[in-house]
Amino acid sequence: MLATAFAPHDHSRCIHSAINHAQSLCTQRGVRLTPVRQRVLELVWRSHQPIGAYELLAALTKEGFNSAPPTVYRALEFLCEQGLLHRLESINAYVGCCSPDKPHQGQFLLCQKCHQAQELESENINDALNQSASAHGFEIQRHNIEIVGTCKACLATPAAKEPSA
Amino acid sequence: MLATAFAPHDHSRCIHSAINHAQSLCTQRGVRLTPVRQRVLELVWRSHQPIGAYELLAALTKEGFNSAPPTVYRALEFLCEQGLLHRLESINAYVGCCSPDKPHQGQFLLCQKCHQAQELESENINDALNQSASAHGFEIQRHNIEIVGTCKACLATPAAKEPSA
DNA sequence: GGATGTTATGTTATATTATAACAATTGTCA
DNA sequence: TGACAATTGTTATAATATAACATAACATCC
Repeated sequence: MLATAFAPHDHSRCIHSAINHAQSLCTQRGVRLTPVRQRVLELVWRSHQPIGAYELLAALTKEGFNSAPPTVYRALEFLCEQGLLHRLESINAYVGCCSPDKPHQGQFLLCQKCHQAQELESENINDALNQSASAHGFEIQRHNIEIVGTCKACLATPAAKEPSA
Repeated sequence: MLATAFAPHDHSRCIHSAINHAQSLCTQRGVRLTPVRQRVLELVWRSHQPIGAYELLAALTKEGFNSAPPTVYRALEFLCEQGLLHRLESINAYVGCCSPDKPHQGQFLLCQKCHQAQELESENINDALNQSASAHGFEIQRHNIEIVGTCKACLATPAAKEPSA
């Protein structure tokens, strides 16, 4: 996955790649990507804008899926456990993971203008975190990095801009 | 403020220092540290464990302050705006800021055992974030870094441990 | 001091986000 | 096919947060 969230791109490829990836990973791991789980994954991948649980719930309802909050939260929990999604803590929303096969922690750029999220996988950030933690004798289990600001595309177009995908 | 959250220390000094600091900053800035605001600040500073809005609300009620959710949320909003508190997004809780006079963003070590939070001010982390952001043409406005794991003191004592302050 | 605008707080109601608890169904596999 | 495990359905409610409007406190100008 390239760093494309903030740039125009053929988003259908993101979706297909994510679903294919998820299917093969789940098969490998012997876990079930059930219809509701797959549909939630597809809905999250509809765009690079993180989406909330209740927005997903509304979409599922519209499609005739049974839908009550636990349905969605269970699917989200499963998908996060499998590393297929990340949860953005500061906005209570979920976004597709760009490289679900390598275990890693969330690092995100969040554009407050187009509301899209770009995942980072920066070794420099990891190194800096590890260094700070070990200086305090602290053992890291996971981390959540959310960087809020304005993306390149939105900086270039001062007027209101629609998300590119 | 030293990196003392995870180590035994005279916590009353943390509290006094925080309140004194807050009073002088508010005076300097021409904003009002009203009784409810100051009391919320003191309550947050009772320990290095981040505290939630409804727990603060219960404490205020017990003390005879008028208390409804907006009371607490307004005080928290004011204190965060003034840089006197930080909000920990992943746990919906608040913790006192260690250096409210220098504007900065939150970087935290969160111990999942003693539930205390240690604020970091790592130039390395800042540099790594800035570097990643600028590589994407992204302009940072704020960030939230939450590193979850086990602190030195809890690593040293495998049995359940009470917070040191 | 009193009129006036501004800031802060009180109060009620409700929106938003998330989970508990238990029942029913589906999948797995001996 | 029976028995167990995993998943989903369903109802209710917990936990977190804000909207909206009323009242009170403070500031300041005349």
